[in-house]
Amino acid sequence: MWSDARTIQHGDVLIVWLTRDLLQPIQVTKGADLNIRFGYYLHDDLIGVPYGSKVASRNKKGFIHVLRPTPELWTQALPHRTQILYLADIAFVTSHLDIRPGSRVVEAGTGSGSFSHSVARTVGPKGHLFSFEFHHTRFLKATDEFTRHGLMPGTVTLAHRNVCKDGFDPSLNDSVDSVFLDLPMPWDAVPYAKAALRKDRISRICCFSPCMEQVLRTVIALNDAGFSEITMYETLTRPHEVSIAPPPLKTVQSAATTLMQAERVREDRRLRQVASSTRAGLSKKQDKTGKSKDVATGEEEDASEGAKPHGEKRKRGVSPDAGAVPASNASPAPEPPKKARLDTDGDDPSAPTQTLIVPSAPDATPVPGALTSTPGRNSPSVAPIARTSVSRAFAEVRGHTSYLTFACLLPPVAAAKTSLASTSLDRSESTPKAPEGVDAEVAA
Amino acid sequence: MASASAESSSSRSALEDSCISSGDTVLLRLPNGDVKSVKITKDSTVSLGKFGTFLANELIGQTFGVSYEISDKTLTVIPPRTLEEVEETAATNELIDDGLPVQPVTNERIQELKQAGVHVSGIIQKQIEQHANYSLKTEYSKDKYKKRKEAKYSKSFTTIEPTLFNVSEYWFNKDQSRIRDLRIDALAQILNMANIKPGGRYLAVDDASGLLVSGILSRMGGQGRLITLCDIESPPSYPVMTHMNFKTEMVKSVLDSLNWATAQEDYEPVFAPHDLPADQIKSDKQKSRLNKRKAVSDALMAVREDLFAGEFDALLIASEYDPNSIIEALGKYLGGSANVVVHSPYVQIMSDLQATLRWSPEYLSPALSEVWLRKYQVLPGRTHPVMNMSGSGGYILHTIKVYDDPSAVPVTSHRRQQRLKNVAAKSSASGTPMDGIEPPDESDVKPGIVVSAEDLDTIMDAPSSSPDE
RNA sequence: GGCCUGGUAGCUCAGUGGUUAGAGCACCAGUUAUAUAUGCUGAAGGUCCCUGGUUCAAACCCAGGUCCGGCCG
Repeated sequence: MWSDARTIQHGDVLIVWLTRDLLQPIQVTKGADLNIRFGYYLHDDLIGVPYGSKVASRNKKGFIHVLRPTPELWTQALPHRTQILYLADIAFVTSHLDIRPGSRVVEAGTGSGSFSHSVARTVGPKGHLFSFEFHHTRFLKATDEFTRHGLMPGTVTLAHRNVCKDGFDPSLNDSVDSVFLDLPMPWDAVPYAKAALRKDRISRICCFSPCMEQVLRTVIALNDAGFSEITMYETLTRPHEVSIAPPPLKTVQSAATTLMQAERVREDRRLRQVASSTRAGLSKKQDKTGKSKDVATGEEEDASEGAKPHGEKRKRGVSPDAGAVPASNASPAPEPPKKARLDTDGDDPSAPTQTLIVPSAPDATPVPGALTSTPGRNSPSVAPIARTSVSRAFAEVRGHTSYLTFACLLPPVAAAKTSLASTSLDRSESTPKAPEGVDAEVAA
Repeated sequence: MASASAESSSSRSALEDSCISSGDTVLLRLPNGDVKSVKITKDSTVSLGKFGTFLANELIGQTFGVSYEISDKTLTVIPPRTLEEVEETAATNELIDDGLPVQPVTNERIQELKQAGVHVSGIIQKQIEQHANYSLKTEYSKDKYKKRKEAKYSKSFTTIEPTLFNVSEYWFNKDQSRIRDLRIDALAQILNMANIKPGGRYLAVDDASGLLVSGILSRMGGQGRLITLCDIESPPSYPVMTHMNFKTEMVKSVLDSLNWATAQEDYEPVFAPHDLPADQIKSDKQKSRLNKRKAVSDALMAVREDLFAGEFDALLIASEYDPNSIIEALGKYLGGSANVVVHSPYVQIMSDLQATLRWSPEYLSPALSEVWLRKYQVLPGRTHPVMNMSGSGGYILHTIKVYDDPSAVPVTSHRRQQRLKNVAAKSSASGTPMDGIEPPDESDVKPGIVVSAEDLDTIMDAPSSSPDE
């Protein structure tokens, strides 16, 4: 299954990592090229490169990472022919079914092969996966894919078969360790699954269904077929977003300060405007052209002290406050605006000096961006990396997971060592009758 | 398509039979739902407290998952519990009050019945018969009542197969903190993310009582290499492994441990064990002791060599130590495209780690996630969630070791480039502040400043504090 | 000619770990005036280009068309 060599060879399948959300599988072919948003690459240039390398584009614009395929990467990169299973479900099913090296596993249907690849990896060469797909085109595509990935012949056997109608291959009977059913009507396949499962020890089944109604029907079918320990789970992973410079909680005191200073700034400006307007009014009487001159002066004042910092406040990026302040020194009321700005910045958490996180690429420092989500807040012009980082679950969790219904099949009691078998013999039959519960024993 | 049987693969599973052997540590589920761990040794007696006592030999050779009833120290196999359809009735709890004496069978009387050898079911039946309100209960409620009584008086248990899932669940319920909140769904994801498979080479740091190591070993099938790092002088005990009942030779062939000192490349043993001249060895006893010491030392050196040879396929961490310090110490032994998976119960630690690693050119796209699990009670007509275990299973960080190419230049999206070009073109054309066009970023492009297209990349990557401020 | 991105609010946009139902601007309303220039507060604004197909009864699905753009020859 895929290459174990340190370097990339002709014919290898590899995963080209473009972005977190964009992974592209390619089969390395001499003479072929890869022309994508992130640059231009010749397959020939990849041959001999160690897996895991960052490779720069031939035109020096962009780069890619060439990764060794794993089932987990494959799940993210594979071409979808159907809806697929993702890591959380795959991992949970694998562990609950106790799939491990050497296991013989049955899967239906194959779908896009996301689960198949993961199981094939886990059972290894000593185990085996029997996969069944009833859709002919998908069966052919999966056959091609598994073959190219070195799973067939070998670890995987793929059959074109409707297991709900025709069951699994009879030659599998009593031989597999676990069964996984990803079918719209798994209950139809449950009796066949029971036939395939080995009876000399505990064996397990999982049915994967998006709807509760399916689950309830499946549970009844499993119970009727003699499965026990029926449990049901739902699992998923919540990706977290990490911010380096978290928005702090503002205090009401800072709000009060800001408001008071804003008021003062406003009043100062008003007085200046009044004065300016008065002058304008005077000069207007004297000279028509004088008016425009004075108005222009008023504009300058605004731009130099008031408008710019306030306008900045809404914009992302770095505040040019430092530049603005000296300019405003020349204007009649320099102090208040400056103070207001500094105080507002005062409760910014980026200021603390203790620094644990040292970016290895300082010129890529992205900290201001972390603050862009808080309009009205200004980022410091020098952006030290804050001491703390915070994480938050993404609000949106990808997809609704399905319900995972599990059950165990125990060896028929007759096969186990018993010292008293009178009540147990029923269990060796395929269809258990009413349970041997309290009622039955009370009647006795 | 050829039938499955046409394949050359063996038609038998390679998995061992799951039978209980003498020496195994076996988990038993008791009637009240508790799980008890017992050591099964030939000819010994196992006590389950009020649930009874039995001879260990009764269990040896038995397959896992079977339920037994205890009577007179011997075991009787009982069939597994199946689900019962319950009939809907019109009953409600409208007329049922709590706190009134409705069930007259006293504890003394129950003890008498027990002494007289009456079967559990008989005792329960008696309680039901004399229960004043029993007939008022709904069928669901009656069912639950009987189950509760059974859990109290029944002398029975079920053996639990030591799968990773079951052992993990046992430990999680027993003491979540000793396994550092490493719940089974998290562990399962970690093992998959790390791409554990037979024949692989893995590094692990396990301060989770060996649960992580148990998981890795269970996925290696006795092939490959696992080196664990610990902070003690003696080999780590990893108590969880006891419940997995691994075969000793399998573990020996795969697993070795170093501590943080012996894993240092410049480590020198304080006492070199083999520098004692032969003529100074006085007794056979001393000689054998020295030989043993040399063997241990040689083994240690071999493990060190193996570690230093590098090219490991994955590094797994569930540790109380700073994960970043571990990655710094061991990262150099990872091969390209190796997986690094870290688990921690503390999201703060993980977000700090992510915040650090994301700037490292050696580690690709560190992703932090939280595991989420919900279990349902499945009973006909009574299916509902029983547990919602979000947050309690810890957090996982996954990243991939990569080889950097410092010459690589990131490509910005062409749309952004285009935008910048447009801005630059306009500003250079007019030479005035751009009316109606907002500059993309104050630090990027100043109004009225002519910016050449080549400079744009530089501007974009420049630190936020432009020199002209 | 080939390969590959993008298309969402009136406008402009959302970056190879920097949140694509989220914004900014414009617009509108409220508020602030000795004052049509400022500020503050808020509201409104969405066929996520079109068409078709497909997945289990959960899309990180697919194809064709269209426009914009990038790269290779």
